[in-house]
Amino acid sequence: MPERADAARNRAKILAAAEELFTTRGAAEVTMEDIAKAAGVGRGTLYRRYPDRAAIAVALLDEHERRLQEVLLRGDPPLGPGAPPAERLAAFYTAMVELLERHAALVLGAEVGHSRFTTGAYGFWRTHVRVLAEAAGAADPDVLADVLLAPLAPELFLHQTSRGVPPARIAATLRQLAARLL
Amino acid sequence: MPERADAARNRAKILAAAEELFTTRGAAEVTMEDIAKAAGVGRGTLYRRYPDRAAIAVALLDEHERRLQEVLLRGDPPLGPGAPPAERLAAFYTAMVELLERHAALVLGAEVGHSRFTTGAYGFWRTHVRVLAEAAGAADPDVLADVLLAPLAPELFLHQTSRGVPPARIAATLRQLAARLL
DNA sequence: CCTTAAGTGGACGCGGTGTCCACTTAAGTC
DNA sequence: GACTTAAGTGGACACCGCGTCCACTTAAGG
Repeated sequence: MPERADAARNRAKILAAAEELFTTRGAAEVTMEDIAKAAGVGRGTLYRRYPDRAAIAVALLDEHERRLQEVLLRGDPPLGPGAPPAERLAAFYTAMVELLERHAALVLGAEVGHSRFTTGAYGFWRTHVRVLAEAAGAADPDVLADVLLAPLAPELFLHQTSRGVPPARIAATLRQLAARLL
Repeated sequence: MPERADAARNRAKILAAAEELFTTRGAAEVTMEDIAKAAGVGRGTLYRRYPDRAAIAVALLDEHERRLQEVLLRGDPPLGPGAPPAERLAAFYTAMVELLERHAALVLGAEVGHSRFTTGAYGFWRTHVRVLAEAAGAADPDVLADVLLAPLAPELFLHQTSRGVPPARIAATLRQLAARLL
């Protein structure tokens, strides 16, 4: 059964309104009611599809993340398979910083603290990095994967950029880290 | 003007009750009202000193953190000054993992997401690590300091241990990281 | 049309937050 | 040891956001 026409219309309105609010105000300052009102929709309609803010942010991010995941699995080196692990990790860092830069507010909305690690996306990044660490012969790839992903925490990224650090410098530092560790 | 006797008594009761609640239930599941009731004081009394949960957790952590900070500044090598940067960083990682292990619930209560970076403690750790990075001739010590501290995020630590990873393995991985980077 | 089931939206109850202020009590003064 | 006063106390209160629930609306197939 396909989605009903009015439902599809409202979903589009909700996502558009949420993206607007997230990026202008920051995810923490947006309530469910705000989104409903901005979308011209009742609270019940909002909750029908999205149980909380995180779900909306995840939906907004889905497309962008999926694209990167696709490239990691089947794209050209060094992002995709074929290049040595250290170079693949460096390319991954570069891509992730760019993704953070463009969608930091959304990522922050989707991953409130602890919940960060339980999203499907984190699991994907984690597996990818662990495989790279294994290929490079790391001692404890399982733990190292989490450690390598830690500097990409959205809270940290926002803190650094708000202190005036340009994303390019962050990416450069991470690339050096990749070169030294794998 | 010194603190009044009844005020001091209540402060002790509040801190004791809060520590008990934080460690048994986890910081997220504790409300201000819970703490007030457990301490046998009114809400107003609680808010007089501590505007929110974070302030209480910070007060509880203060002593432990201060002790480590003291050792970093004036203790024996390798934790204190004198040893090469890589070894000092490795020792710092070991000490921090131990601190997390003992007080993870408190740290989590004190540093809810973004607020982590605005506490005085984070600033101290950051300065310490930046100095080590500088001494080791790192390209961008300012950014590297944040990157090196990222794996110590309490949310990550709790996620790893709840997945069954023993703290010793985390510490070991971090020590290797220190050896390779500085 | 008519039916029906998905979709809608706002009223509602709940729980936590932070404030406010009338009362209490510690501690200095004579 | 009564008196004063200012810090300290605690609970009532208003507010806000969350999530649910259900009577109503509307799309879409027969």
